[in-house]
Amino acid sequence: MPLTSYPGVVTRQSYHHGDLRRALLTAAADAIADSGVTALSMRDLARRAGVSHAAPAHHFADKAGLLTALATDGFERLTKALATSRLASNSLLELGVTYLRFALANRATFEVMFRTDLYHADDPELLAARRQAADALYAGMTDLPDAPLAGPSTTGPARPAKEGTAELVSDDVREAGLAAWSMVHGFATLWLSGAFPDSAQEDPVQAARQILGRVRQLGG
Amino acid sequence: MPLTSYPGVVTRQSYHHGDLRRALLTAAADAIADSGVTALSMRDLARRAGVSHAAPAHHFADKAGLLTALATDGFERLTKALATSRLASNSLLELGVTYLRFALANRATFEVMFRTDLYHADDPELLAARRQAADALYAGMTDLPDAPLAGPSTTGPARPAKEGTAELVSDDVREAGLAAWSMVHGFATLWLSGAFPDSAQEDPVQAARQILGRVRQLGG
DNA sequence: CAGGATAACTAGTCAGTGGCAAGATTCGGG
DNA sequence: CCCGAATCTTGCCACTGACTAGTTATCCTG
Repeated sequence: MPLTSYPGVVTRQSYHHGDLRRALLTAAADAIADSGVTALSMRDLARRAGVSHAAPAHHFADKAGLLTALATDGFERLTKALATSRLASNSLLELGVTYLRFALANRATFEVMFRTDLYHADDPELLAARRQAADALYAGMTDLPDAPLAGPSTTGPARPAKEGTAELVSDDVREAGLAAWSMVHGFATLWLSGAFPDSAQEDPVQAARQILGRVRQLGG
Repeated sequence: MPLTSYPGVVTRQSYHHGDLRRALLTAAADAIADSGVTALSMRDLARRAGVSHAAPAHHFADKAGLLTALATDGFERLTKALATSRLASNSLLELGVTYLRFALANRATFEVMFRTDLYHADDPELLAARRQAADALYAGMTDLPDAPLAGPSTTGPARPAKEGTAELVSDDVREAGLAAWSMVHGFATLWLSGAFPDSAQEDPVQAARQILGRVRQLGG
């Protein structure tokens, strides 16, 4: 019986796993969520998936490669969430709330996304995904009610798009966006790390809404 | 010749190192700064210090123990820096700048400080140091020019000090502090991780000053 | 000024990990 | 149908963190 079982894992019947790549990614997110990235082990992920310890190497070049894929997937999902939020509310404050919600709901992935020493930071797919997330973030500013350059969202690929992401927005709006991004990102990070004295009691989304409202041009 | 040399390390003459604990901590900070925490190796630190691979165990229980000490030292130095800043400028905005300057100047230590999965988060010394840093942060708010409860800094040990740190300040000032802390922490984190599109060009302190000025009750 | 307790360090060992190589099994396009 | 390619397995190696036992220096007490 070469196919050893693992608690909580359905013993695989066929020689091929079927969707090992996805299984490893979700297993990694789970493992990180309750044990931290430091304790993450490739071999443990393989055991959870019910495959041999060398199987993951065929889907990810190395450990950093797996985390690169995890981070890339995270940026892509964040982009989608931000785009959805922008369509729904047209508010930069709500965009920040969406950002926080994503961080809270995807704790493990979020932590990996912003720890560049964990993955291959020069991976083209990752860079593209991160770029898109930043674009989705800055794109929300052009639609701000009080944004000077507010206009229809031109997110088509025909856009020139030089190196700096958002050259269409004014410096003022850009600065407000930087402020909001920094604030909500810091809040999420500090909250997740338990740095706030009484983080267990309050509602994070509520608190984030309050402090985001203190950013000029976001207040309402 | 049992005492093997190491590039950049003065070969030790006596059997005892003298100040191995400090040497390991500084070596750790250096190693993390240019290779990341993930690549940090106890044995490598021992080699850098010119001692055997088991020597560090006498000063730190385990790897997490060393990082606990590093984080504790970081919180203590941050506390000192914040206190100094408060005496100098009496401005919450400048307090934030000091926070950022500390993060930039102590990149490796700063990263460790807010990654609780890396060290023993329940260590009493660490908790005390972190608490003091939070106190130093919130203490600055009581001295704010426009703070409702501004008064002489009562940092004596005679203070009751329940679990929540700063019960003396009003909710409004407390919220402004939370906003500023989140913002400057997020800015530092994003900057250090290279998340900003053009982080290499601009001056981080200058940018931080601008966005901190957008927090209501902090602006000029 | 002993001399025993103690702190600091060394050497050896072990399980676990990441990564590599070579072989086995299955799938899929000609 | 069959051969190439993708997937997975077994085996191996260097390295790491942690543990144990033994060695050397220091300190402190009588």
